[in-house]
Amino acid sequence: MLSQTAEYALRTVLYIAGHADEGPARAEEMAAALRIPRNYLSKTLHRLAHGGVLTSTRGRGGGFLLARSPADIPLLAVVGLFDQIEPRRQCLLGRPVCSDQHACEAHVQWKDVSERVARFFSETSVADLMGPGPTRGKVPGGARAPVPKGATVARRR
Amino acid sequence: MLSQTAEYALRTVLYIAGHADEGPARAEEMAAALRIPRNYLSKTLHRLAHGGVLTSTRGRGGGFLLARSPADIPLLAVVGLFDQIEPRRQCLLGRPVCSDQHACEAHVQWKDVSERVARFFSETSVADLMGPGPTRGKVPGGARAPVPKGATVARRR
DNA sequence: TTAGAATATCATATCCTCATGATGATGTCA
DNA sequence: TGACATCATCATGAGGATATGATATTCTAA
Repeated sequence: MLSQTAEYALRTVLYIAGHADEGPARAEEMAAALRIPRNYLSKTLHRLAHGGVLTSTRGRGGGFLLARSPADIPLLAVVGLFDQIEPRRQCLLGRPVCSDQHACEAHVQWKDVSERVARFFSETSVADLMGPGPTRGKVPGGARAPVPKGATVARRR
Repeated sequence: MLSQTAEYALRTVLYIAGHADEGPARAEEMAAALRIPRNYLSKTLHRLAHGGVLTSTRGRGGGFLLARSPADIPLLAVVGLFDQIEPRRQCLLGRPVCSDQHACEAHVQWKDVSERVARFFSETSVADLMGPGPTRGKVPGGARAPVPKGATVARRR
């Protein structure tokens, strides 16, 4: 259902969300904790930062933080950076025309199913997936380590 | 949603079903009609024959036929030979344990969605996808070209 | 028995995903 | 200023999905 990379990304975002009260999460630390190859994760993290999901900070005390509160990050924002979730083809068969025209009952049902999948990813937020950890649900921004200065927010080149 | 190969397989099966009254469908003919690479399709067809979806006949007058009536072939029988449809992971994150234990509402929803997808593929048949073609729905076995003798039904090696 | 029709299979080639190792760039802190 | 921590990036490669071309095999029909 999800590519390896997208799953990595989701697990990583969950990790960062769950450890937000400890300040920025380091790539090294997450790679070890989540059993994800170090350098591969690095690239995935970078893509998440570019995509506006994370902010990154270099140097001592640096690492990755969520760019928004977990409740404001739909799963699609994470997964969509790696996999194509939106149903590009309404028709199961990739036929260009077909679809709902000749009233094919099966197509209607397929449309329903595929829309449900898409809706799940766009309506479920990161907060919805967070287990009973130290920080749960929204992060009120109170008792957290301060964000270092040069934080990168969806930098553009 | 579906791999290229699985989509080819589905379109091919649909083609064979729609042309059942013309006798066995030849690989060459289908490759041209469906714009699928000839030899690649050949392998896909072979896999479908091994999987019990098609029967193949060599030599003059040979080609491919459905092994059963279209209504008796769920889409899963076709697609499942190429893609993994059944939700191997109940947990979206690939966590081994997690899942429904700590009552995570999102997981319940995900389970619902993924089961719907699986159900669609197992409950929808090839006949359900057939358009208004020459042969529609079940093939009553009446006015058809006779099946040549040495037809291969899910040959095993 | 032989020619031809058609599938079956083999040997490659290309591209993408996933992965690894090494190095560069940039920030903090003493 | 210099040491160090940390992210950013490059070069490379294994493996699978997709694809192509050539050849082998098997069957029918005359």
